[in-house]
Amino acid sequence: MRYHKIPDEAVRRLPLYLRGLLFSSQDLPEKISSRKLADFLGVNPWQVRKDFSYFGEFGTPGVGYNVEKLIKQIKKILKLNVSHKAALVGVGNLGAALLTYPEFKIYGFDIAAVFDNNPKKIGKKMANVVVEDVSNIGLLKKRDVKIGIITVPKSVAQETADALFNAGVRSILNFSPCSIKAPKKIKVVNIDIAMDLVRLPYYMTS
Amino acid sequence: MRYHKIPDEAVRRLPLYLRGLLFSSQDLPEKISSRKLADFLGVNPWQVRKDFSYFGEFGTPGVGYNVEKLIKQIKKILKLNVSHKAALVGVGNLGAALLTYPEFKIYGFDIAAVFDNNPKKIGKKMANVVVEDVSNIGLLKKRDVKIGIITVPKSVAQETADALFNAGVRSILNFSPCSIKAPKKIKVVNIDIAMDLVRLPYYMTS
DNA sequence: CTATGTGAATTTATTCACAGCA
DNA sequence: TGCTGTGAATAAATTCACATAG
Repeated sequence: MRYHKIPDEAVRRLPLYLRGLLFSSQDLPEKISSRKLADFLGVNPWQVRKDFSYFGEFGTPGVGYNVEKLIKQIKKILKLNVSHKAALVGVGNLGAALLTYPEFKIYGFDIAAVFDNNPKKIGKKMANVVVEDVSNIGLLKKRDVKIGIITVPKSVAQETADALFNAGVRSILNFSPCSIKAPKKIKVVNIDIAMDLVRLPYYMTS
Repeated sequence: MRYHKIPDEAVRRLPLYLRGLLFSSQDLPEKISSRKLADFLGVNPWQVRKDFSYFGEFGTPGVGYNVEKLIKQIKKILKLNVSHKAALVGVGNLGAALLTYPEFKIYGFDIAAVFDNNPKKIGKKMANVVVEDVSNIGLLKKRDVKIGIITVPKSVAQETADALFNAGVRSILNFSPCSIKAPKKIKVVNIDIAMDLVRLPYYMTS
């Protein structure tokens, strides 16, 4: 492997390769070729090989990739070899759904803190976590939570994000339909479900 | 405007511009410059101008863009000048949350049909829609539903998609953590929340 | 003979820089 | 002067093609 700036797009695809490997490993043999993996995921074999090559040489020419080893290597690259605590703010319908979202723990994520501003919800136990008042977000500092999940209305999204940054949170998954301003060292990933739905009609030939 | 193949990325950003315009129109004047709009959205002014230029000439040199007119034009490009019916399959936690997701109707989307395979849910009314048996998906043919939202477990995601295609659905928003195989004329947008969460640790410098 | 890893070629997207209109 | 629209320049990502290893 030579030096290469790693394309963002390759980083975005890496989790998909991991997902494919985890979900296919029961019916697949010990080894897998880039072609088979690519077919399974609906991408091109050379894309798979190129993406892996940014991070190292994981395969054996003439043979393919050792599935178990490849899973370990991708997990290590993505820093999923350790578990991560996340805090979720805003237990509306979407927030509550995410609390029980089963895929998170597969990858080692644990929603260890939940906040809301609704007195009726504060103190209640949801998915085995007691809902705390948003004014206590600052207390996260002592609790080793570096990931924040924002599912609050957009009117309070920025202040929620700011409170999380101040509490030492270093990356954000934002479901509020607005752009969050954050310090450069903070990684923000925005998911706006409506934005994805909205572009479907464009592609439908009438 | 000369002929240009429109970049997919520009189409992906168009809804974001629309969102920004809709949410800012109350405090912004009649006209807006590409710089102000770009600042508000956290992108570059020349990106905004270039993206618009793929679709036409919407602005006035020296002045800027007429906000109201721009909103109308983007809506027309995205085919949001008419409303769209969608069918949602799988009323688990996530599916139920989406049923009441308020952003959908802002853009003219209406979840007009809901399906599940759980007898306890079939016949129940949720968010003003009666849950139907998945075996009735075929009946969508007569009901002018062209958009499908899949929130079923991955084990039945592909068969759900196939049923939707057969019922005349032409685009899919897929929340199941797997890749859906679809005819080329069908547009599939995949959202896997876990995939977005999973890449946060990569960007966190330890 | 098979399948990887990777430079090189190609395609796609972003950014620049400025002509031209209000 | 201010701001758009857009070719041209640059950057980034994808695809190809093949040398090389098992």
